[in-house]
Amino acid sequence: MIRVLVVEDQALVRGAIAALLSLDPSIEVLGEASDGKEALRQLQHITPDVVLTDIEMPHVTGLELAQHLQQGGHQAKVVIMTTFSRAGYIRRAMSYGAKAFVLKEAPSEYLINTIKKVMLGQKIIDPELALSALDDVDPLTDKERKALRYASDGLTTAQIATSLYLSEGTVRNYLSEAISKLNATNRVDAARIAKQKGWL
Amino acid sequence: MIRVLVVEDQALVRGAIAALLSLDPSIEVLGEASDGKEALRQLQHITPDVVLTDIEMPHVTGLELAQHLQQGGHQAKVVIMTTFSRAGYIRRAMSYGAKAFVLKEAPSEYLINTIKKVMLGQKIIDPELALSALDDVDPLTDKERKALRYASDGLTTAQIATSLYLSEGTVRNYLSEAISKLNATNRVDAARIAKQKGWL
DNA sequence: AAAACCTAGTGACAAGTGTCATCTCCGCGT
DNA sequence: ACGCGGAGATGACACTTGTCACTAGGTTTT
Repeated sequence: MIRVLVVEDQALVRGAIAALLSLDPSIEVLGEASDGKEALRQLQHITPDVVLTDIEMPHVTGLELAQHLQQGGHQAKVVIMTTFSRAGYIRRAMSYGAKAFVLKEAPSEYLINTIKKVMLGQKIIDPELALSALDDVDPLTDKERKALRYASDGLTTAQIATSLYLSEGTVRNYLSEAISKLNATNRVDAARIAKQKGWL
Repeated sequence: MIRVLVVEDQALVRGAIAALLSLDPSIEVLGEASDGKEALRQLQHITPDVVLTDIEMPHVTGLELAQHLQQGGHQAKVVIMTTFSRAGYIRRAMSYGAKAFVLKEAPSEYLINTIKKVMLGQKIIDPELALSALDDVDPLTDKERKALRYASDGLTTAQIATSLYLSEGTVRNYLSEAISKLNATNRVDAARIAKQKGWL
């Protein structure tokens, strides 16, 4: 019996995935959590074989959850679920010891198969992803990323400077660098590109 | 037996929801479609009691699907599923004859209950939503909306002007109007606000 | 037919943004 | 001690964006 913890913020989707998994006789859903923080809390009391988690969640993301489990030497195998447009996360996910990366665009049987194969010790990456992950390394520095994130919310240079405790000129330099690295035409374009690659 | 067609672009989520629904003995999943276009094709051959659809999908969205069904005099009851952040769509959904509006943030039992109540002739709107939908009417004109959409992709004023066959000055006037109507500080901020309200 | 509107455009100005060369510190290695 | 490189800042300049008042040609209203 494979014991699974399902971590996903949208309750409807979470419940549906739990239902899907429990249709398989060899899988048992041990629990559900609405974000990484809640998952960590539950993991103090239960010991699932597999932690199946989404990436984009409030408070603690799926990547941070994977990182915590790796650092804590937890034995549960982590399977990451996400959308194709956020495929850029795959590299970080793998470095945090995730065992599999499944697209939400993939058919549902694929998820079940993946969980079973992971239990056999295999690492599974959706083939569509394996390709796109090989090129494309995140070129942004931490400061550039932060500035870009604020810019994509519509903050002005001055507001970003205040938020980051930097001078206005420095922020403009960072954004200029980011725009040039991403081959964008302006900050908005740059933010769009970075978001799409999963670098924001 | 309530016969349901599930429409949702992410295959994993679609399969999971189908699994969830089929766990209930009074519900039968007649088919699955990956977008509105595919759903319309299937509806030529099958006659479900309920069409359960997501909103944001490629090609034909859930709202457009609802509109088509209403215009074609189709008897299937439409239940819309979406995330809280896109709650602004509720008004348009209702005007297209949708019978219910369910949040993906709601617990999964809620979806089942809603489908059953809709079959009894009730209209169901998630209470959290009913409130937020009452105020807030979309103040944007069609041109303003289009210009803002391009702006949020990082296009420059000149590029937007070319795309819309307008002069640069006119585009700037439209964007300026939109910014002021939405109490935003710039085009990016305006786009963010409009997106959050479901007006983009 | 005059008045009221709507869509589009213009011109001018202020403010914000993008680029680049250059400067100052400060920590680091040898 | 010396040079090197990174982080942050500065100033200058061109270009883009936001605002506003005003114009010109069409439709509707009345």
